[in-house]
Amino acid sequence: MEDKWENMIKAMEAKGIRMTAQRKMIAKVFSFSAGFVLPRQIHSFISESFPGASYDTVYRNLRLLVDIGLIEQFNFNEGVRFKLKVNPDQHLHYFICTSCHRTYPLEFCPIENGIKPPESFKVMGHKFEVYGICGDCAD
Amino acid sequence: MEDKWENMIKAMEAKGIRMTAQRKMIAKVFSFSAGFVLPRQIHSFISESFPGASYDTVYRNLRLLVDIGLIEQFNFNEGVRFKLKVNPDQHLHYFICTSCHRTYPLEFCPIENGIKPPESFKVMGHKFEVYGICGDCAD
DNA sequence: TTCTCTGCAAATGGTTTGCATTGAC
DNA sequence: GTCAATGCAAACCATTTGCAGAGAA
Repeated sequence: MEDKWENMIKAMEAKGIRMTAQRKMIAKVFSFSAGFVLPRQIHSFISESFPGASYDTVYRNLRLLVDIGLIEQFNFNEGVRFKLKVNPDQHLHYFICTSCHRTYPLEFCPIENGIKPPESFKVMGHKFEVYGICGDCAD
Repeated sequence: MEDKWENMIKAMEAKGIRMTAQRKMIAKVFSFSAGFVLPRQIHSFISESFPGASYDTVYRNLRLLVDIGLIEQFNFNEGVRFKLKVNPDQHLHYFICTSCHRTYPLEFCPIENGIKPPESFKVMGHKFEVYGICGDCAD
C-alpha cells in the first residue's frame, strides 16, 4: 500500500517531524499491516534495513505516533499492540481476529443506543471490541 | 462487606484451595474494594498484616483467582487491574470511573443488537466498557 | 549551523521462576 | 505426614532514561 505509506509520511511531515530513515521504515510497517503489531515486530522489521536499530527508537516513535493520532494502542493480555488509524476523523469499532490480529471495521456504536449512566456520571469515552477467528484463520 | 468476604472464601474452599492467612487477606481486599485494584495495592494491604509478604504470592494468587473465575482482569494503559466478579453467572458490562476506578454495572449488551460480522468470522467474545468520571470524583 | 533524533548502555518496574522451608489438611 | 503455598533471591522481559554523537532541516 504505497499510498497509505505516503499519506502517513505526509501527515508526519505536516506535524513538523523530521523524516529519518527509521521513521520511514516504521511508517512502512503500519502501511502494509492489516492489523495489530507488536513493538518487537516493528523492531525486527526496521532491523532488516538498519542492523543497529534500537528498541528505544521504536518505543519513542510509537509514543509519538500515538500522540499525533496516526496510530492507536490496544492493550491485549499478551502485550501492547498498535495499528494504523483507518481514518482519524471517523469513529469506528472493530472485529479483531485473535489469531492473526487483523481487524475489520464495525459500524455499530453502542454508545448511541440510549445507555443511561448512573447518577451524575460524566461519560468521557468507551471501548467496544468483538473478538473471534476470521475466515483466513479458520482453516 | 463481611458477606462478600465469606462468600469468596467459601468459593475458594469449594475449589479445594488451601485457605492461608494471606489468601484471606487478598479476599478481604476484593470484598471491600468497589472497583479495580492494582497488584501493588493488594501487596501493600496484606503487608500490613504480614510484613514479610511477597509479591510473588500476590501474583500467584491473582492468577489463581482469575483462573477459577472469582475475579477479572482488565488491562488499562497505566497497568493491569483486577476486580471481584459481581455475579459469575451474569453477563455484565461496566461504567468505569477513570479517577477512582470504581465500576457501575451496565445492563445493555451491544452484542445482542444485530451485529453482522464479516464473512465467516466466528465471534468468540467481546468487550464493552464506558469510561468517565463518577459523581464522587466530580467535586 | 542548529537542534532534533538516534544508538548505546544502564536503569527501571512489573512479573515470573527455582528452590528450600513453612504450614494447611 | 503429605503436599501445596510461601518467602526469598534472582531472573526475566518490556519499557524508559541520560548522554554523547549523528544527521535532518
